[in-house]
Amino acid sequence: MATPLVFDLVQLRRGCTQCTLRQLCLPAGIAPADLSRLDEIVRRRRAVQPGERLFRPGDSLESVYVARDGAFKTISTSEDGEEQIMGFHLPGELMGLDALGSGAHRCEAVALTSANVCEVPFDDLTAIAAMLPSLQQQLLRVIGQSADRDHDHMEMLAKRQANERIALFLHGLGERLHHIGMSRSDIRLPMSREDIARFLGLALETVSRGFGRLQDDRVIAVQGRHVEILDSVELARLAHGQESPPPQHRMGRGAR
Amino acid sequence: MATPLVFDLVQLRRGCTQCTLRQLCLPAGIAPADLSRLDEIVRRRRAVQPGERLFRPGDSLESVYVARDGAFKTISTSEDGEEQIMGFHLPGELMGLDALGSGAHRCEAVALTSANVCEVPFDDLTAIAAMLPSLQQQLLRVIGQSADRDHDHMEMLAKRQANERIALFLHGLGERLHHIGMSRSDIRLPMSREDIARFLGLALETVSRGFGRLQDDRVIAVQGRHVEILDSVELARLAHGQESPPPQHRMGRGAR
DNA sequence: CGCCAAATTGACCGAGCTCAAAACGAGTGG
DNA sequence: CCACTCGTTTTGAGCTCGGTCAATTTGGCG
Repeated sequence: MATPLVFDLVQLRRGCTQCTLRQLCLPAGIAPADLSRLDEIVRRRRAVQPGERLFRPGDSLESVYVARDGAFKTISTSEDGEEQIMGFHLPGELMGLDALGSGAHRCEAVALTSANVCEVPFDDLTAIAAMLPSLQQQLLRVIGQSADRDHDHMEMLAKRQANERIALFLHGLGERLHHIGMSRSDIRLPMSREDIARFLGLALETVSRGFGRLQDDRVIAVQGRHVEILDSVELARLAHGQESPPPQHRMGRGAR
Repeated sequence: MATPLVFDLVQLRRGCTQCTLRQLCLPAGIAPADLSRLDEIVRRRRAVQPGERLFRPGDSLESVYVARDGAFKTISTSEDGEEQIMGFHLPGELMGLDALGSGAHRCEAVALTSANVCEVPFDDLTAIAAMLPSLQQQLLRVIGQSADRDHDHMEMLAKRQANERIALFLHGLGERLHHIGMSRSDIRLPMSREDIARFLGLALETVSRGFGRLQDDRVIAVQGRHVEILDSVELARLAHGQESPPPQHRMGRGAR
């Protein structure tokens, strides 16, 4: 099932110029001539194991990271020991920006799967950004997109219904996966139910029940961490607050 | 009670160099010589009325804003009409960064009180930031601090207890006010109970009851929008999850 | 096959939402 | 100074969603 290792190595050696994610990542909108400048400072792409950490709370800001493949979670541990999941990170989405404010990381970034990451020393990045207006602009845009995701997350947490949150999560994840060239409806979840629960601010049992309910309503098909979105339209409706109609008529809805 | 208008005008005409907030705002850490560059692009400080908007959802990113005095709220209206309050903004805290990701604002910024704001054209700001490393650094820091506040907000929303959220809100607000030179314990709330509720993801009645409970426990004294923090230590404890001890012994606690 | 972590399912209960009414406070006009 | 209005805040009573605790079931792996 996995691509042969040789291919990976070839891919990893190639710089941003060849990267399939370059349109989504820092290089987006940067002229090929300038791109080599960025390429020079991107550190050796390295492989990380599931559970491995890119940084921990308190670590000073050295680099920002982007996954080429795989998935990560960022966790913030409050003083009373509660672990809140701040975000899940798919390939092309920057990690490590949580240290911008204070210079030290507030979160830890943990690999959910095996993955390959690019590491960009932050000082070098800002130095080059000052010289390349297009890179400076793109850096701000990427930071802004990260804030937009936090934004969405906050709206989700403030929105009341548990079922809405779950639908929103699945729908959003599907869209993000589609955005990086994967199937939007056939999803292999990289995270546990507990991770999802702590991301959504719910109990893990509630997440499990929510999945079950969506399955009963023929909106999704769940089997462990494999989720198939059967009725994307209905899922989107549920995600945006419209409650599903009373049960007696529901059977025919998804089918025809 | 209000400072004479003449004084305000003098203050407003003076640039960042003279501003009492300069240590907290964009100018922080910038050499006086360079500061004039920033000063040149900061548009005429203008007075805004309560309820006035600095920008609306969909407006393209023209400027970022900082209040010199007064207070603002930023609201995100979801497609189903729910209005979520994303943040409250005190003097020295940048507004308008929500448009960084897409180039268009997602929120609207509404004045809660009469206020004076500085407006900084964003293109000019980035252009100068590219030339002044210290400004670029400070810009990123300010953006990061804004993300940190969102961060705190998310943790608050995911944290379960309503009383915790309310205590955290009051404690945090006190600290932020203290930070800009105001009293940390004698607070005139610029926002309504409903605003607070929509910020905390609660019903407004729950906020009111929470205030009442804190007052019964002699932690705060409430009279409408005037809140006095009587026991800052206890408030901080409540904010960080420790439940208050059983009622029979509580009377003596705050007093001695 | 057995073991252990992850996930599901069930039963119960309480925090907080909803609906409704009353109290309060700031203006406004007589 | 009082009467009246309108918006905000407080208070009350009931109900529901989702958290908690506990028991199974499932799935991955040695």
